[in-house]
Amino acid sequence: MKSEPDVFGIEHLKTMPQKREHWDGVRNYQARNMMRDEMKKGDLVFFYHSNCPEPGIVGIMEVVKEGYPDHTAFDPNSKYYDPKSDPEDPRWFMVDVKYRRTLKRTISLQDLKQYTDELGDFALIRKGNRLSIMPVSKSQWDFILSLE
DNA sequence: GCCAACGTTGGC
DNA sequence: GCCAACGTTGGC
Repeated sequence: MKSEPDVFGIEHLKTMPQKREHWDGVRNYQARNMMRDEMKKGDLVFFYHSNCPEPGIVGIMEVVKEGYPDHTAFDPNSKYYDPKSDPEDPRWFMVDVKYRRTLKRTISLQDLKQYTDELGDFALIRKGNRLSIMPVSKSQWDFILSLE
């Protein structure tokens, strides 16, 4: 899962009560579908810092609550307000995540791009990718952690 | 700050 | 349903 460290980085998550937070504000259908349908309690997730001096994977978190409606879509005062999301039929979903640990070093996008063979068809290193939540296979997960 | 890539919107 | 215009993302 990507986030901009200036807005909400792993240090923010770490200092939240119980070190957990809801992942609100995702307004992309592919990412929404993953949170609504696929991410399960106990799943581990890489925390990726985007739009910053060193974009890359900085830590690990865990899904602690499965997909449920993103209430910020109903709030006209929220910057994530979406009048087209009806509380009776919510358009946007989120999960809750909990901080697990920070990696010993940032595994940068630049690093990851060197391992196209090992990572195969990994969404993160595909050109032009903008998806903010993307699947990681077991083998990709293990390989990435081996770089730590 | 630039700009390529991509998603969404809306006129037709 | 097509597609041009526009907005956003995110690396650099």
